[in-house]
Amino acid sequence: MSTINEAMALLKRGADEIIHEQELMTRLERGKPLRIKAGFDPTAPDLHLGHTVLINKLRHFQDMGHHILFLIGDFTGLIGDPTGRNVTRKPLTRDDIIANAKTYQQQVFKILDPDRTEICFNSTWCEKLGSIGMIKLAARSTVARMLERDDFKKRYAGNLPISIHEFLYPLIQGYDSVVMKADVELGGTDQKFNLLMGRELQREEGQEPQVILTMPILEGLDGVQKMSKSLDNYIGINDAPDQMFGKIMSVSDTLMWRYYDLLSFRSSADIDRLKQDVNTGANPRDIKIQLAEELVARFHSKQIADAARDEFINRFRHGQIPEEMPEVILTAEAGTRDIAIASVLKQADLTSSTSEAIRMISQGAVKVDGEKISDRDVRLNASSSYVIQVGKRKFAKVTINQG
RNA sequence: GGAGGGGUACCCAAGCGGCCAACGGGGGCAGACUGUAAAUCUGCUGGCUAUGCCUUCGUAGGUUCGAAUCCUACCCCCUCCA
Repeated sequence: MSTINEAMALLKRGADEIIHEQELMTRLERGKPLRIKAGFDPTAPDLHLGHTVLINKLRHFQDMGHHILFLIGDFTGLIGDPTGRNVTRKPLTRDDIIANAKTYQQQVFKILDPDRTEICFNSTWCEKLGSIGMIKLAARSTVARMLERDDFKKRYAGNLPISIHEFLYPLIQGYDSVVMKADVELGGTDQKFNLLMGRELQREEGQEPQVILTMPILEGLDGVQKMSKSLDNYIGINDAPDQMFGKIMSVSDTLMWRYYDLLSFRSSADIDRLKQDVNTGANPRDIKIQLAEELVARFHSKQIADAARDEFINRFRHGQIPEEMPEVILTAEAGTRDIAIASVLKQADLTSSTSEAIRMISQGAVKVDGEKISDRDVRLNASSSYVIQVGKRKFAKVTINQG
């Protein structure tokens, strides 16, 4: 009994909502492995920490011996989850989907155990539905019911378009649960409506409705908007160690606690202790370093994480230039022996255009071999190498050959 | 099907014949201060072989010495009525 309570405590950690806790408890008590479903879009195989909030929760279930069903929504991908952005998507080819699925696995298995994870594609059963099956499915719900969904409600109220096919998304997601005989489905809080649809359809099919567990949406680096690739406020799980470390260090102190709660594997008691430390005078920066170490170690390794930390401290606290940086070899134009600084910056990809390079120079953001450049007419001589820095973060080692 | 409103830079949004590479805000970038935190202050935010030149205000034409601004056609979005 106490083990059930312990299990519940772990499963509840960080969760936004469980519908219903009692049902989950009942199923856990049966002692049989549960079928845990979570669906993912096939179009964005670049996972970031936002996705891992959910995957970590899957991991909790997996660690307790439950069966993980990792669903790739290749069929629903044709619809695109209704978000209002509503860009018509190019249909993915079979090859695209297979490639994306591979990328998914390579990333997801940094957290989940591949031997105990079943990967499914909903096209397997959805394509068999055909138009008749689709109409029957559509008959299971009503427009009024659909308009209860927050996103639809808002768009309807705001006179924004809602395409008919978007109504199919929740229905198909629910149908997936029927076919998969899911005991529990996980999703972000924004998925609640879709998850509930699974319960309804299962009930109609005479199945015991799945328990749903929603996880909060992780905020991105800006601390306001949700973490997403398109907003470029994400920490990718394939990010290079130094980059990952740095991004974590750049989050605000407030956001750090949010990340601790949702991303760290430390116990709640541990985290409370850290908060206490800060309240009694510890520098939040040092607590943040611990978080960065933990996460970099998870996606790379302990040694790499330690190296990333040392590198970070050297570079930003002691102002040293990084040990490794991109090396670029340029060649002066035929017959010339130097290149204008602005041109070098652009060619070394330190700025996106020479105009931007000139702006950076006039703002005092450019250093060559540690020396600030303030004159845009400076030229760098050939047959020599330079360490060039733009802003705090961008470095390159540039070698110029004679033309 | 009918009537009306609108498409301007990453987003919102002014401008409605020359002073417009285009006000203002957001976002972003850079500098100062720091802990690559927050807050604050300052500057920048189309490109280039760069005190000049080229391209950009839904698309394609036209009028004009000169167009984001006027005209024509087309495309797209929204609202109301049916």
